[in-house]
Amino acid sequence: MSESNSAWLEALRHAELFHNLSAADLAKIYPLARTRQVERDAFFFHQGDAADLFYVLMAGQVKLTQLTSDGNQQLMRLIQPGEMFGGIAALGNAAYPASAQAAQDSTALTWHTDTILQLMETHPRVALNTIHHLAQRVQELQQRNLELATERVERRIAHVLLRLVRASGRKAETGILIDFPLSRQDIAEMSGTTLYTVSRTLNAWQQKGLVEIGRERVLICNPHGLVAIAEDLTLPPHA
Amino acid sequence: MSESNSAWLEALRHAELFHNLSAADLAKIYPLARTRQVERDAFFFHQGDAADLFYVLMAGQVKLTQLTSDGNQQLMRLIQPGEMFGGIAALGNAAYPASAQAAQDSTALTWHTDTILQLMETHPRVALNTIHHLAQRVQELQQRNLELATERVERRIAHVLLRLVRASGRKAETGILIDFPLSRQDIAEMSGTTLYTVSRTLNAWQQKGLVEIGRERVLICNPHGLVAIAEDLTLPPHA
DNA sequence: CGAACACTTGAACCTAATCAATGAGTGTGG
DNA sequence: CCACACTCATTGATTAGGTTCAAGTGTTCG
Repeated sequence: MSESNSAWLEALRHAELFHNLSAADLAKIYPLARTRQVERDAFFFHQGDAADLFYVLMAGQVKLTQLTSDGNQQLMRLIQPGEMFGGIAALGNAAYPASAQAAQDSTALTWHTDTILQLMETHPRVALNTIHHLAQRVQELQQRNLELATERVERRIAHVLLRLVRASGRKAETGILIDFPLSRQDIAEMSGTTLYTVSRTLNAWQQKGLVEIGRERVLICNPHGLVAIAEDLTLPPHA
Repeated sequence: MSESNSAWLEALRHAELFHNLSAADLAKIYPLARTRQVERDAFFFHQGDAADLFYVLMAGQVKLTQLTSDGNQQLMRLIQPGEMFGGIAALGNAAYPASAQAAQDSTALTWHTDTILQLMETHPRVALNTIHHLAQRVQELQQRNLELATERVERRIAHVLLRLVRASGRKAETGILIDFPLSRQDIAEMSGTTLYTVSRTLNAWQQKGLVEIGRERVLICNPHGLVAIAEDLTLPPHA
């Protein structure tokens, strides 16, 4: 495994958490991690588990979902390689506030929370990177809050798709493909609506040529048009 | 002003940002701050302003509000003495994502963002405190997100009131008073609904003896009953 | 005392949830 | 390789929860 070993060391350098760290520091930090592999649909951790590990995804894709007391679910975040997860609990709380399920066979590096906290004291860079990341998270969450509180369903769905494009968009022939297998239910959970409304909305958009949809697949053909919906740019009626 | 000078130095020790700092460090950090006073209804900063200052409230109360492109508003956070604000922008972004308006005559200490970032490098404790604070913020925001996405209005309002109780509750004769002048409109903005629905809901609750309401005033008489609504504990019908 | 502001209440309307039934795509095992 | 089961998705009908609009009632303050 020495091959993937050095490859991951290189990948770590690009992880948000370890930006601008010296090679020497990285070489010290890397051995403190353990590798954890998980198959498609299996869980890294469940909501409510004691939060003792801090994760950085190396390969695969992970869904972070939160469950309400009354059985409702929300899809909170999609994790791509290089991103950290399980951090909120590790840095503050005792238990994970969400579940992490692999959308593909996935591999992550893990550190004990104690280890991470120590690292932050000895390497201010790591702490600052974390702060930067958290500040961004807070801002994005506030944005979503505002949307959920004030916007109509259609605009919320548009915002969700645009966010997905930014996070996991992959250029394709006729547009930008969302490179993540998402059911209508998943999109509904991210937009705070039902799968029925998502289905209707996406079909309406397909009629207008904005998107092209399939089973667990969304291709954005006209991003500009979606932005217009998201930002409520009332198109001037061509009288 | 030497009197209030030392008083504030003492107050700083209790600010979340400076927990567990030595008196010596605090004595070094304090002189780097400038004092900023603002009258009731005036603004510390407006949404979109260049974010060069980092605030810690010393006296008074501050409302943080965010404006949508279509003129809608949301009341995001109520700041009490000892809390920091304006930090997200200072730590990540270039512009404040919200406006900070004084609900009472207020005084805050301010640091330049550069100064704060430097402090974090030299004093890991400050960075860790910030991380802790941000992690909590993220978690609370996720909670609110979940509520907005999945819960009915009545439960959302209940959650908002309970959160207010936790943040600014003051024991009174017949219950717990929310120690912040909030109009129905304000509560509506925090719950993602309209002032009409808030008015109706609060009146219904008053009928049931759960709360006692007045002009910009809410007194919670039966917190337990509110929790039951918030958590949807379907009371067993006394057949 | 009058004006501005916060709040209440009723009625009409509408968005989106809910319920129900059907259709399409995927995978598995005989 | 086809049939069956399963999951995902579409679509129509109905309904309810909440918004919106409109009118009117307190309260506070200059």
